[in-house]
Amino acid sequence: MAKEQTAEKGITSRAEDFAAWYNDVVLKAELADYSPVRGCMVIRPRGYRIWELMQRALDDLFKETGHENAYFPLFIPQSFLAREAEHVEGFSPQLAVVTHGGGKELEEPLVVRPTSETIIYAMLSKWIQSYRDLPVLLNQWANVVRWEMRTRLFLRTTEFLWQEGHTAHATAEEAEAEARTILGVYRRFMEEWMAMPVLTGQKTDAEKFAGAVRTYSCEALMQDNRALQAGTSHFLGQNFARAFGVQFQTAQGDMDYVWSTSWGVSTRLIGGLVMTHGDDVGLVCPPRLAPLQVVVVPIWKSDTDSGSVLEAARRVEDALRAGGIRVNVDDRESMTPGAKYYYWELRGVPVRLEVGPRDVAQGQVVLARRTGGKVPVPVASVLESVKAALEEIQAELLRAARERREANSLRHVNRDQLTEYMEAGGGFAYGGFCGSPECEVEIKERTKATIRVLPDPEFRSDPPPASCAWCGKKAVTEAVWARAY
RNA sequence: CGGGGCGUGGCGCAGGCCGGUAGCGCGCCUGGUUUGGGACCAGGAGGUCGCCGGUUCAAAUCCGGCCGCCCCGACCA
Repeated sequence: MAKEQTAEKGITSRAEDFAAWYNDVVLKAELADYSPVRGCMVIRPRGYRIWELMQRALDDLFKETGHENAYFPLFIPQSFLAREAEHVEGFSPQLAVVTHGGGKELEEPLVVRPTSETIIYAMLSKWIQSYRDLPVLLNQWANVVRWEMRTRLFLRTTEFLWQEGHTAHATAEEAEAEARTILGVYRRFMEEWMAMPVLTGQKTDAEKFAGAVRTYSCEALMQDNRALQAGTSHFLGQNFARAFGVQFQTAQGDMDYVWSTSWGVSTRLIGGLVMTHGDDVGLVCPPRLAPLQVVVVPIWKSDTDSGSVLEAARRVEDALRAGGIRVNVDDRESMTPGAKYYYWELRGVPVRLEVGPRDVAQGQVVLARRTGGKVPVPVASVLESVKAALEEIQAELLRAARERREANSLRHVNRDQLTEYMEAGGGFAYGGFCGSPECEVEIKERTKATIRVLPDPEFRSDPPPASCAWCGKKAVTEAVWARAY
């Protein structure tokens, strides 16, 4: 509680205590707050706006790839979960169960969805008869509940918001392709909108989704060198189809079970955004997801100035807004310009425009970037200047994050290096893996690092590692280890 | 569940050992002067000291019990 603060009005520095820094940023930038219910959070307007912008971008990408939104119920009959053996085993400890309704005990308890595979496949079994009904490409935006032991704002809360895609296909190849397509969509969103670079690859059996044949993942590296699983896409094979009897008649007239996928990203991404770009001043929001992209701060020395300055600020605001920029004039009179700078920097606004009497006289405004640097720009071309600055900031954030990740990656690790690297604070450690669960478990116990992914080809090392980083036997694949959130 | 920390105006904290009826900074409200990197002056509002019980003439303070929150670990998007 009594955490040393960098300044009276400031936040804990990252170097001093990263977890405290994260909480400070989330709370003080007003993204979220703790709720009266343990483990649950309130997403405040500033945080929810980021989520809305994420939703819009992702939803467009899903639609472009042929998906449709639908909505399935929050409550799922308890027996549904039990139908898929691994699935029930994986989720049972995390379920919230409703036993009473309308003042009476229910005949069958209802679980609050931890994910919706079961109820969706129960419905698909009704809707799908023929190969002509396939593929089914669904997505839903929803809340889910998982009773976590330990929670953290955005990163892990009892209830969270996400999207879950569920698709059914006639062939394994098509379902596999779907799972990979979505992984690419996620990666594109994370890099192009969030400016958060990710490694993609496959999860080991120990790390995969309960009920999946294969799980693919996007993994990002946070500033404290811990990995964040940012999005997952699962090839479910026929596991759920068999459990729920989702059969279709093929063109040849045979009966077969559908091949399916599921995939999701959640409000956890907001936590990833904070921990990828934030600094000791506060939030740094990538322009494409910034609730407010530009704040205009008027500066005046006398009443005679204030009229013309405010008028100039309004004209700039109008011009930018007409150009599609999310902008506001901070015309509060009770706060000095300097105080407003700190206020908006904490909240992550990428660009600030300062407008004072001198600027008005010279037909200019001062453009200050959240990432550093101030330059005067002509009012006449302010929209172009702002657009260019926002694009540059967006690109710069991605580049900086990618550089940081590479600077905190180590290739071709052996046993000692892996151990030392994780003890020294870690990052992504690439090395050979023999594929044995024994090595995987032992590494986790000794180093607290888990295999984040078996990386996709473009992330693999050249030359490929020949032997297992741990046991030294022949490597069957390359793996990337990290301590994770 | 184990380990650590903490509950006192909205926020951050002091007071607690040595019981005597609550204070500081920030914020907030009113008025005025201000405004190119966290303004200043004056006045003002705001607290069942986490909860329950005990000791005492008297409890924020001492004793017992309980509750909650945060951080670290076991579980996980």
